[in-house]
Amino acid sequence: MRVDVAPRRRLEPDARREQILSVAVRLFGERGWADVSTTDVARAAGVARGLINHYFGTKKDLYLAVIRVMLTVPPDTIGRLPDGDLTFRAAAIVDWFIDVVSQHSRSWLAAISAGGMSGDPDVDRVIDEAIDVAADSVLVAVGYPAPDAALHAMARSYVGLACSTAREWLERGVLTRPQVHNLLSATLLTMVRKVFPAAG
Amino acid sequence: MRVDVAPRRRLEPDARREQILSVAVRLFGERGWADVSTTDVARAAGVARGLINHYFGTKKDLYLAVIRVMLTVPPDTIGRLPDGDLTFRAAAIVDWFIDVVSQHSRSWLAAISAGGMSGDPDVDRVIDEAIDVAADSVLVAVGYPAPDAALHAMARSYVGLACSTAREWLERGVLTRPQVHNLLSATLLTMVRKVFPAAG
DNA sequence: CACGCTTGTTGACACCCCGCCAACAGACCT
DNA sequence: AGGTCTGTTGGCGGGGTGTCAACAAGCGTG
Repeated sequence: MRVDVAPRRRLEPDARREQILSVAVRLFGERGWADVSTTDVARAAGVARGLINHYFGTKKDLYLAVIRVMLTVPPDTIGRLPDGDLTFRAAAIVDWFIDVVSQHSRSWLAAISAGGMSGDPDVDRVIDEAIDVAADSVLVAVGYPAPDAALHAMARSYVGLACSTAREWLERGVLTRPQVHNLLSATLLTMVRKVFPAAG
Repeated sequence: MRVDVAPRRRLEPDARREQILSVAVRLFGERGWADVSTTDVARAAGVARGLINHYFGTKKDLYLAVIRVMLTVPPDTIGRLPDGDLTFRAAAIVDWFIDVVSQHSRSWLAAISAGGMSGDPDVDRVIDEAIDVAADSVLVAVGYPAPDAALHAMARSYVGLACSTAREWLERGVLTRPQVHNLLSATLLTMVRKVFPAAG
């Protein structure tokens, strides 16, 4: 008895790389680092395992590419920051963050919590960059387009709050979206009014 | 040429278990889950690898014991919560948290970020319990000894903010302790005054 | 159409790590 | 010393990963 095996097909390198990457994104979004083997990715992609190493190098390199995709925010969702007073702008950026996270919550939260591989320098660097992007957005929204190091660090801390709050909402299901919005808005306003001035 | 090998010594099970555990705590505190093999632990403990499985079962079981140790707060540091008005008590609990984290910062931050294995249900459960302990302490300090689920979740979110802020301070070195204290105090007061009432 | 070349693709080899378990040997008792 | 208990060891089997020479699909050329 022979299993049906798809005939060997040649693809353009870009197409093949993209195909493997999309499969890997799906698998790493469902399970964690340790529970996804390169054999799994290869089988799901209908490809020999060695081909993954050929295109991505190490399994960790593949994972880096995956979380880079997961953490990439679709550019059209940024930039729509309205004018208005501070309270209004803070509410807008909080809404933006909640939208981004909740839209592709599964993969986003999986990636931001390093889905089983935080501690690795390269992985942490990719996550740090994503946090920087979010922190910059927050700072721009509240009127600090060119902050110093301390303010930037505080904005990063705030993103940490936003992430942990989103986890309570999306994974544990114990907060509602209005509650999340209220918490993040109030704390953001406090940071801008009470904490930032003492650190500039 | 023969390498010097220590003679085989028999230890009491508790002593041997403790010895292996302390070695594992050190190694997992320095490096992450993937970078520490049971062979490393065995060699550092001067012991056969099989003995680790005998005492702890799986490598993951050993890791669970390790992070349990890392996240255990020395009991004498709790309970000393002074009376006073809300501002005073909030400052006290923030100081307590900063002390706990900064004292054994390396292992604590390594464990709370799951040093390379978040996503695993058992590991996450241990971390969740540690967050619960910290959240309960915060809630008691600010006068909510028996909160409902939403308030508890918000306190957990706040612990997430505290952790991310501590990381900016201890690992990235870009915030000072007074800045950390100011940020955590102000946001905690805001949560108690503005966010908690809307969710009770 | 036949042939050869480029290069995407494969399969197997070597290595490491992990869980398991039967055999070994230190410590203690008689 | 001999015997027993049990802490301890070393090797086996299974699985995952990186590497690399060999294979073959698609295309150009005579």
